[in-house]
Amino acid sequence: MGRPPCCSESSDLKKGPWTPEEDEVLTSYIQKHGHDSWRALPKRAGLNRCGKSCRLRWINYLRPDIKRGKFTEEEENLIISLHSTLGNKWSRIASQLPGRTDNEIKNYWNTHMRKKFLKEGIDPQTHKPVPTLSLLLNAISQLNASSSNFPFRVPNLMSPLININDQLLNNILQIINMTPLPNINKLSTFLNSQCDFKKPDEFLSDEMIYQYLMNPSEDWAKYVNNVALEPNSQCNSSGTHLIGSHGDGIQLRETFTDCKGSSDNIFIENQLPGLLPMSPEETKNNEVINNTNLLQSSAFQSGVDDYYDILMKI
DNA sequence: AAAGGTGCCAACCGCCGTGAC
DNA sequence: CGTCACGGCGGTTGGCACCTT
Repeated sequence: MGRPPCCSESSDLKKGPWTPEEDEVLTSYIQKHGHDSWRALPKRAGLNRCGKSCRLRWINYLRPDIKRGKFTEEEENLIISLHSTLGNKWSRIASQLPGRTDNEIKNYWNTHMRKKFLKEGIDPQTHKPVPTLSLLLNAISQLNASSSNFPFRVPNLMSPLININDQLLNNILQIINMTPLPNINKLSTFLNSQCDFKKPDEFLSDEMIYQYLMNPSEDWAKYVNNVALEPNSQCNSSGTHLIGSHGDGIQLRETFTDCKGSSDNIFIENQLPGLLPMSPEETKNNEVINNTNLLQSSAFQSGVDDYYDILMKI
């Protein structure tokens, strides 16, 4: 047998907000005796609380070294920096900010920072630009303009939302016969492995590649071929310089062409799974419908509307 | 002034790794 | 040596305060 249970044995333990009296009892007990055993503490201190509840109250609210008030700009910057490398490891982030608790930082992130990031078009989880919305809306408007009376649907509406940045957009781009976007991780790995940088420590960051690829008003693939592939290309208005400035050793034209033609095709992961008919009666053998046929599907219109509704709620 | 909506955050829930038994 | 509670952690929620209509 292991240890006896802590809180579950007693269902009449108090829950909910702490009263000032309880705070006082907990504080004075810990100041006198410390908190070597949270499990035993409430009984010894005379509190009708679970040890876990006492621990949380002390760590997040009562301990004397706690820092209150607004986060400073320095703290905010540190949180952003740490979150970009650690992710949602709130306790590890909190360990770098004296007096701040993981709970406080987590709340601050979820209520302030997250919104701030989204407002600036940055994915708060990856800290990378969210390049998709304008392209997606443009794609949807094209769909709305072009579809009517087609008997097919897009299968599994929700699955693309798992990675809305890439997968959903690519599905729609693919359906409307535009070039899908590449898988950024794969592209980054491939380009960096192929590029011949002048300096050994230079590389293309994901941000650089994103910025380079995302130009909603242009056919980006064509843009890549025509502009950025020029060795030593100079600064232009759309961010191309970020790559061009890395020196004339970069052979992006060849690299990109090789990339598209190779068996390890960077586009494959983002391609839409086979499109299915609305019902077995509509086509025999559940054969996969090609994109041109799908575009003529009235049911597809409702799928697009669903996508749009979901998007607007995000 | 009142009702409904939204933001915020303290506290809870439930999972997991560690180590006591 | 296996079991299972403890402590720690990240995710989620309930309810209060404030804002908008």
